[in-house]
Amino acid sequence: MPWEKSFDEETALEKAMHVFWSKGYDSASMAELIEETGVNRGSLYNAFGGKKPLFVRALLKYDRDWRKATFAELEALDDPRRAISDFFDNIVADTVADTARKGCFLFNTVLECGAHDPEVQAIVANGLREIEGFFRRSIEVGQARGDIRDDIEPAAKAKALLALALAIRVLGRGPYAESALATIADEAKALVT
Amino acid sequence: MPWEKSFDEETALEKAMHVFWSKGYDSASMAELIEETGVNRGSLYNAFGGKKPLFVRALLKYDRDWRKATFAELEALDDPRRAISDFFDNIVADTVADTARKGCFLFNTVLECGAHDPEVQAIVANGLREIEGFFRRSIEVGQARGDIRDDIEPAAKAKALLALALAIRVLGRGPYAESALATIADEAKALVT
DNA sequence: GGAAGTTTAGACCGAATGGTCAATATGGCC
DNA sequence: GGCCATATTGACCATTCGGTCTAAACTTCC
Repeated sequence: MPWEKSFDEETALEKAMHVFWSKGYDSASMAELIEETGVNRGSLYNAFGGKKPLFVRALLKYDRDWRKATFAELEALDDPRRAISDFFDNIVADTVADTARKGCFLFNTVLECGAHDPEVQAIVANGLREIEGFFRRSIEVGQARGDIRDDIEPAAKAKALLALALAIRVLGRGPYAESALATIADEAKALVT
Repeated sequence: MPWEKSFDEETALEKAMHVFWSKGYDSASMAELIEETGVNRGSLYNAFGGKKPLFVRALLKYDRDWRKATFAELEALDDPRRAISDFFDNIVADTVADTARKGCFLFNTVLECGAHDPEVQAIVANGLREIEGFFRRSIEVGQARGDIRDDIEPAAKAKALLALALAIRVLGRGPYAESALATIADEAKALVT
């Protein structure tokens, strides 16, 4: 009796994700979301419920996709120091390639929805925790293998690395050029030796 | 023949600054600016010209006030390592004391007005350059006095310190608690030894 | 006291905001 | 083919947005 949707929900969500990603929650208008996804107003509301639920789903999708794409490859290296080093090379490369200066959706959201919305904040907090976890695990494994000095505290250094990664992404949206970002990345790599 | 204003422009600007600071440019509405400053709509437009000029003046005021308040004291210490250390202690203390989670107006603006407005971007770029300059000068003086190791590159470390300061402020708006921020601050201090 | 020149007050404006809804089209099931 | 449940459509809604403008209030100079 029902009727199959005429648009692909996942495709629409991806389009919406890019809009929120580049403009942020507030500045992204429903009109733009509608135009960009190509989905009719009513259908969008019917499928997602409204602006906020759509944003949440877009953020979740970004979080999931990005983490999968980023970490799967790095952990597969099975070389912790190299993984951390590559992570920062990638982040600089991504930032430079990002001519639209969208930055990282997750990091952008930390700032825009600071203490704004608990649900969004929980997603962001979890994402950050995962990134930090990747650094910490990498350091611990590296230490166990003798690749990384034993006198550094994994949890603390992981936080510093996360902080530098965030800064690279944020400053990349602003006035910092590639060389400056690469310098920060080098400093990050130098933290784990 | 003229008539002196019934409100103090500088006081109004300060109130407006706090509104923009906590809400950002887009989310701060003229209605709120009017209510908060206590200045009538027409008078506000007459005195400042509109939302954007008001924002620019508010940002300039923040930049000037904050830099003066922060660096005058630190440079007066005449102890570069201590100055850097105090800088990070202060930034953590400020962030923790900032129950409204406003963060740093300058850093917030990096993200919100990423490549948005050239005029705003120029102000932010200049502010960041000044902070970086403070770090670089401190390191150089510290090295000249033998307080800081000679094998570190002042310009590069200055960028890393700026990055960590930014991250502390940004993460402080989000889910990071005092202890995590203090950890990052400690890592920053450890960069210059 | 009157004229001149500014500030103030707030009603008003068109545009854009997020969201709703009744009418219509579409498909599967009997 | 008829019925039902859902999807689609775009007109429509109240609200809010930044900004304008005219009329009244006011101080100062003559």
